[in-house]
Amino acid sequence: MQIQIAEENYLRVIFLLGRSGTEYVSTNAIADRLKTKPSSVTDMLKRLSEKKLVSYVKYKGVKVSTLGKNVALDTVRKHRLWEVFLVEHLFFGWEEVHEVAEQLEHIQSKKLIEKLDEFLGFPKYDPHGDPIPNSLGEMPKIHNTVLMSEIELNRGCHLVGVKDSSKAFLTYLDGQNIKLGSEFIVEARFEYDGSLNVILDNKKSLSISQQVAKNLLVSCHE
Amino acid sequence: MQIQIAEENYLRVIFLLGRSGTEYVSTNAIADRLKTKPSSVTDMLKRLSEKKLVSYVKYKGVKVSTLGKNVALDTVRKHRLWEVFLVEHLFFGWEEVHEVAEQLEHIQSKKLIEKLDEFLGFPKYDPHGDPIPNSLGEMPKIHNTVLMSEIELNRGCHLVGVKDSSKAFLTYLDGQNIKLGSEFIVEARFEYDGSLNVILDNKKSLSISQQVAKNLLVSCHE
DNA sequence: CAAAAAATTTAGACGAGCCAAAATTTATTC
DNA sequence: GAATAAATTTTGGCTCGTCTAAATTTTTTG
Repeated sequence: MQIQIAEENYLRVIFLLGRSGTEYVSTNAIADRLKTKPSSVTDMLKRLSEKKLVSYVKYKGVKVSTLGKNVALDTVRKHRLWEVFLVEHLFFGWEEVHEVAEQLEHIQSKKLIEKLDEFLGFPKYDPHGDPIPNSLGEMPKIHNTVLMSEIELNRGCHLVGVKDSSKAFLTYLDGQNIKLGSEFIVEARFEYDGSLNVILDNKKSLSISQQVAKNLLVSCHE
Repeated sequence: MQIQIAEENYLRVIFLLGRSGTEYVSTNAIADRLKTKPSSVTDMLKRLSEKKLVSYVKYKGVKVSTLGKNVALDTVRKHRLWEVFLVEHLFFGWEEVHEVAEQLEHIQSKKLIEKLDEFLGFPKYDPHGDPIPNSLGEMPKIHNTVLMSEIELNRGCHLVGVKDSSKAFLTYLDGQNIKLGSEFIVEARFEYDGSLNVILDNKKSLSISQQVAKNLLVSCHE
C-alpha cells in the first residue's frame, strides 16, 4: 500500500498528539497542528480510516491503528534523525530544524535512513531531548524525568528535554542561554506565581516563570 | 511565484536535455526521461509556459527561459550536492544516488543547501563528474575533456566523468572496477568494431566496446 | 506528392488535498 | 431540559498532476 506524504504527516501528528496512539485526538487539534482546516482534516481521516491506518469515530476523534502506528514511528524516526543531522553537522539552531525535518522525513529510502543513523552514531535523542525510535520502531527508555516546576530546592539537576518544542519557546531558551545538558539548582520557589529562582551552570542566577518551568524536563542527581 | 515540485523536475530535465537550455527539447524525450506520458508532458508545458518558465512552441519543442534556467540551475545544484553527500558521507555507490537525490533536491531551505555545500567543502563536481553550479548559478569550468573513443594511443589519461549516468552503465563500470580518477592507457583501437584495448591503473588490461568508450570522459596528461 | 507512420496535442476523466459555507452533532449554560 | 455555543461533518468546488483514447500535425516513405 502506497502511503502519501500528507498521510504520513497526519499519522505522525495523530500519533504524537494522542500520546503514542493511546488517546483519541480531536479534529481541531489536528487542524491546528497541521495549519489546515477542520474540514480538510475530516476528509483525510476518512481516507486514513478506509486504509485501516487509524480508528476513527465520527464526532469523537481518531487514534492510530497498529498499522498506522508503525508508519508514524517510522516517520518520527526519520524526522528526529534528520534533526540531529541538521544540528550536529550543519550547525542549525534547535529552534530552526523542525520545518526542514518536516520535509526531509518524507524522503523514501530505507537505505538512506539506516546509513544516516549509522553516520550519526545511532543517537537515542533528538536535539529537543525527544526519543528516536530504532529501526524496529522501539523507543529508547525515557530518561527518569521531572518537570522543573516540580523539583525540590537546592538539588543539582540538568535539562534533558523540553515539552514545548515551538520556535517561540526554544528561542526564549536560547536567549537565556539554556541548552540541553545545562546544569541547574532551584534556589527558591515563590507561592505567589509559581516562579522559580534558578542558578544556571553554577553561575548566572535567573528567574523562571511557572509557564516555562512546566515545559522543561529535567533529571536530578542523587 | 510558487514553483511546484513537479515543475522543478520538468525544468531540470528540459534544461539538461536541451544542453543547458540552448536547444529545443521534444515532448517524447521529456516523457521518456520522466517516465510519464507525452500527454502529461504537454499539459505541464502549457503550465510552465503560462508561468514564463519556458518558451514552448507547439509541435516543435520547448526550452527553458531565463527564469526557468535559474530554477533549473538551483535544482541541479541541490541534486548534485546531495549526490556528493550520499557518496562521500553515507557511502552510497554512484549508481544508487540518483533516485534519492531526485527526492532530496526538492527540499526547500536556502540555508540547508548553503550549509550542506559548506559541510561538503564546496565540491565542484558530483560523483559522476558533472559540474555543480555555485550559489550564484555559475557552473565551474568543465575539465578539458575528451571521449575515450577519441584519444590517441599510448597516452596517459584519467577518467573525469561519464556521459551516461544510467544505473546500468554505472553498474557495468563498477564491475570493471572503473571509477572516477582511474588512470588509463589506450593500447590499441580496432577498426573492425571501434573497440579498444585499455590498461587500467597500470595493471589490468581490458577490452572496452566503442559504445562504452563513447560514454567515458577523460582528461589526458601532457 | 500522396499515403502511412510517428509525434504531439486535445478532450474528458480521475485521485489527492485543500478550502468556504452550510448543515449537523455534541457540549455548555441558563 | 431548552437554548445557545462550540466542534465537527457535509456539500460543492478548486488546483495539481496524471492518464487513456481520440484528433491533429509533422515527418517519413514509396
